[in-house]
Order: sequence, then structure tokens, then C-alpha cells
Amino acid sequence: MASWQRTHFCGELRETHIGQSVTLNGWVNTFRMYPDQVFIDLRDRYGITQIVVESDRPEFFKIAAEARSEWVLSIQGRVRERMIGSEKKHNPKLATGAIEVLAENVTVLNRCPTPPFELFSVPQEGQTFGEPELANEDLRLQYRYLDLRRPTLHRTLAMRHRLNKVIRDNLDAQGFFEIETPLLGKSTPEGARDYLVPSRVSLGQWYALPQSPQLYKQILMVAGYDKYFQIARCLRDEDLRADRQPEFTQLDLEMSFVEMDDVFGVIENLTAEVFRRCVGVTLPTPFPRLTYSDVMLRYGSDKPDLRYGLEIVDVGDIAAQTEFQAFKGALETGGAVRAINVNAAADKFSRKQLDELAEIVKRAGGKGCAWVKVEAEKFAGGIEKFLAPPIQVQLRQRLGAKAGDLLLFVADKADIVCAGLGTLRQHLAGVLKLYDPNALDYKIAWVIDFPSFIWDDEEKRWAANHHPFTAPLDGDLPRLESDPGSVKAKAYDLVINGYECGGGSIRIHNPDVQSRLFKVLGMTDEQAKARFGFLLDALKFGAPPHGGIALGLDRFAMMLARTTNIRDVIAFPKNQKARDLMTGAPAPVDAKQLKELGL
RNA sequence: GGGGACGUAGCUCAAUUGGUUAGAGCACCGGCCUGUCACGCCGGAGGUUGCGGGUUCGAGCCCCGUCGUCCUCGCCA
Repeated sequence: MASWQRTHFCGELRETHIGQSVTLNGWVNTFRMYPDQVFIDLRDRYGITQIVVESDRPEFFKIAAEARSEWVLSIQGRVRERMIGSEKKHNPKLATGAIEVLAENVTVLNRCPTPPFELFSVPQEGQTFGEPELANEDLRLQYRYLDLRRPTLHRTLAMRHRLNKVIRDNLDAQGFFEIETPLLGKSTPEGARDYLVPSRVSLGQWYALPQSPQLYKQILMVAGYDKYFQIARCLRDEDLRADRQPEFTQLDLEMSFVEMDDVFGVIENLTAEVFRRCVGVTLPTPFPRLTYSDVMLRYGSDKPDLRYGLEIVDVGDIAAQTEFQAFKGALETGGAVRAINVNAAADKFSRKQLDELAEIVKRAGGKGCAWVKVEAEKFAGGIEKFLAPPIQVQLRQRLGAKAGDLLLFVADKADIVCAGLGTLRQHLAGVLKLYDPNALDYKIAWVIDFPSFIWDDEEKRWAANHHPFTAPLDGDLPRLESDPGSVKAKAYDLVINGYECGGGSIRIHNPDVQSRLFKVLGMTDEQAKARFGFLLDALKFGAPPHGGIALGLDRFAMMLARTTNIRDVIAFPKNQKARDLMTGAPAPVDAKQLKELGL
């Protein structure tokens, strides 16, 4: 062992170590200088230990006095109790506060320039490390290795490690095999935009990086590996969001001889253990199962945040009795009129703020939002004059309204009403603080009974809502050709606190059904064979009934870490333009490289 | 591609809404200090207000363009 190597960690020493000779390695967290003493708080992953360097060792005192934030030091010394004379001078804020290390040797392992932004600040009560006010994110991403020194990020990455470990242990115990699948694969035309990789040995031809291991995992089922999982990197060349990165990590999973309940059982077992072991929260199982049509109506979203109420209520039948043109017009063209009762909020919104609510609905595609305040006897303001007393009575009853409530209405095509009120609901919950974003408060549910198809108005054809191998509900099969829009799928999403954290389906294993489904999608057998031939071939060779799911692990980590920014849970994330500000990727390459690839 | 917010010292922010020499805290440098622990005290240095143009007697502030960052719609089977 080299003389500078550590014998202990910086968070380790206690009164029991007093008198021992130790060596600590770490970064200078803070320093306090005196004419005859230098105090250095030395930091590593495990904590902080105070180092004292005294002037009776001038050669080391000089080095210590020069040391600055984030220098890397090795301190050899003796552990002693913090005393002045015979009086104890412990620091109760530090786990190591009873002791300090009197330096007998100081080695500078590396210097560090003044960091471009602050990494540490005053610790909060009960914390070893203090979080500074965060610098601009682009600066922090450029110096990611410095930003990653922040204890919050250490904790998050430690938590992700535990998440992966729990997943592997749990699925192993449930009988799953972890199997890797290729990164270099074949582009499949539907779905997200592919990242492409040129082939050097087959000039002019391209691999695609996987959007998910979907096709491979189904083939593994054909091959008899009846419980498969993989912690898989997936790549999609689409625009980024606060919860979306171009490369992200899925827990990909597939099982044979199963129906939906079997997948739910495995995932509920796993998810409950993840939350118990990562954040100490017990989730009640089984998770609630909500239908797509139900959540769209009540929450205006297929991934509702169930931590708060503010449910949407259909008032179309009552609105039809009014002469209010905005209501009548929407209903006459087959639309809907729905409302939210914002409890006790009548006085919380100024006229200007109500206009802002209308703006939010407009941004969601709507024409605006009508409002009315509820008083003891009657409604007031907004569209009150369009609502005759008997209408008011009905609305009051339907919406459970009492004096002081604020009623918000949106009238439009049904999907716009959902989007408008859904967005409004989220906004209101934030503004009215109906939930605590920092609390260990998790509302988790399955959303089921998704439509199999959605109508693509541009291409004038039915498109697969999930993917073209998703099995329709058995009872809906007879309507596959006659009424595709009414067919529901054996597809399911796992929704946590308003985030889609997973999705999957039971797959079609019957070639006849698969063929019928391709026809609905406007694909001939030949076209289907050209696109998915290898999978269709494989499915012919004795495919078992199978199904599975993929969980978005980055989003899971966001939930566990209680952040709304996916970059907080990824060690080296990309910015909104999909750039890595630390490495500078993407970047031009040498002409020679391009030439080799025939580009 | 559309909509929105932001860009002032190394960092976080301010600048009485167009008016004198653009300030503060932290960081940095120097000095003082025998027990600090966010040490304290004194002093100092540090600015093309993202960039380019325009309006004006006068622009950090208004207008146009551009670059960058974030949020969002489209997109994400």
C-alpha cells in the first residue's frame, strides 16, 4: 500500500478511534486559516472529517495554508478528541464531530482551480453536506464531474444502483433470466425515429439502434425462455422533454403462457419491493385498475395524477338545456361540455388569473374556459347570466358545489375538452398546492382497456395505438373489421403520480389474428412480411401465448428521488438539443471516417 | 417546425421601469486574528449587461435580428 493511501473514510472516525494513527484521502470541502493553525474539512463519499494542521510542522503547515476548495489531499495523522484544555469542543452537527485528525503529514494528491460554480453551501440542520443555490444547468452539465460531486446526486445515483439491484434480485427470485439483446439491429419503419449507424462492411446499408428490445424479446419467448428481463438502453431520435432523453433505460420484461393478470402480479410484486427498499414506502397491492375511457373522462389524461381530486364531471345533458351558444355549438357538433369544481377557490382567482386559465385551455387546443362563482343562493360572474336558476340547481347538484366554489367549464370536441380540462386540472393542483412534491406520496395505478387503433387523419387510415402485435380483447375480435374504433386492446400502462412509468401488452400469437390486424392497418401480408418478416416467421414456429411490459427506469428513479427533471437521475444526460455539453457530442468527424463509410 | 420564459462580475441575483461612475452576497487576491467548524474583521481586484443592428440627447431597460438555455405543442408504434 502506498504511503498516502487511506486507512479510513472521512465519515468513519468516532471517539473509539481516539489515539489511532490514520490516513484519510479526500477533497477540501472548506478551510479556515489562522496564524498558527489551519482547519480543513476533508470530504469523501462517506462524510467529512476536520483536519488540523499546526504551525509547529512548518513544511506541512505551508502546504495546508495553500490548499483551496476541491484540492485532493492525503492526510496522515493521529485521531484526537476535540478539546480546548480540559473542555470538550465537539461539533454536534457532524457525525465525526467528536474528533479531529491532527496532521503529521500532508500530501497534495492534486490541485484544483477555483471551481466555476459553487458545489457546497451551509448544511441544513441534521445534514453533513450543504446544497448551494444551483448554477445554470448548462454550466453544470459542461462541468458534470463537478456537479456530480454534489451529495444529492451521489444519493440519487446510489439510489439507482439500489433500484437496479432490487430489480435483479426480485426478478431472479421470480424465476426470470436476464438476457442481453443487440444494439445494432434492423430499422423498423413504424414507431419513433431511429438512430442510424452506417455499415462499413456493407457500404450504403444501415443498422438502427433499438427503440426497445421489443422484437427480440418476443423471439426469446418463441425460443422457450419463458421469463425474460433486461435492463436495456433504448434510443429514440425524438424531441426531448423534462421527462424524456434520447437514450434512456427500460426494464424490459416478457413472459410466456400468461394473461394480463400474470404480468400485473409480477410487476406489483417488483414495484412494491422497489418502493419498500428504495424509499421505505409500502404500496398497497394489487394496484387499482382504471379504464382508459374512465381516466380520460375524469382526469382528462391517460396518465392521471391521482394524488389530488379535482375530477372532471360531464355536464353535457345540463348544458344542452341552456341557450349558451358555446355550449350548444359544441354539443350540436357532437362535442362535450365538462366541468371542474375547484373547491373554495372563488376568491382565489382574480379576473386576470381567470383569463390565464382560459389561456391554458387555448394552448391545449381549446377556445377557452368559462367560469362561474358559487354563492349561497345563486351563481355569480362569468357565464352566470346564461344559466337559468333550474340549470344552476342541477349543476350545483351534479358538481357537489357549495358557496365559495369556483366552477370551470370547457365545451368543445371531446378530445379537446379532455386535453383542456386535464391541463387545467394539473395547473390548478400546482397553483393551489393540492399535493406536496417533496413528500413520499405515491399514487400508482394501472390504466387498461386502451383502444387498439387510433384514426390517423393525415394518412386516412387506422394506426396501431400501442404496436401492431398487441392482442385485442377476446370479446372485441368479432368487430375487428366492422368497427375498429371500438376494439380495445390487452394493453396497459403503469402510472405513478401523473407519469407514464411503464407500458406493455399481451401479444398476438395467432397468425390469423395477426394477419387480420395488419389488414385493418392497411397492410398487405406482403408489406407486413417485408417490415416484420423475421418476427412473423418466428411466430409461426410454435409461439406460446406471451406478453410483457417495459418500465421506464429513469422515470421510476425520478419518482423515487422526487424530482421532475430526468437529468437529475442520469449521470451524464443530454440537454434539450440532445447535446452532451461535457463531451461536445454530437460533433463533426474526420473526412477519412466518412470516406470509409461511403458517406 | 410553433408557443412561452430567461440571458447583467467566476456563481446567485439587484439596478426606483429610458437618466450621473451598473450594485450586493458568495467565490477569488492581500492583510489582521490561538479553536475555528458557513470562522470573523479590514482592504482589493473583477463588467463589451450573450452577440449584431436600430430608435433616442441618452439604452442593461424599448424595437428588429441572431445565438444559447429551459418549459411546452407537434413528435415519442
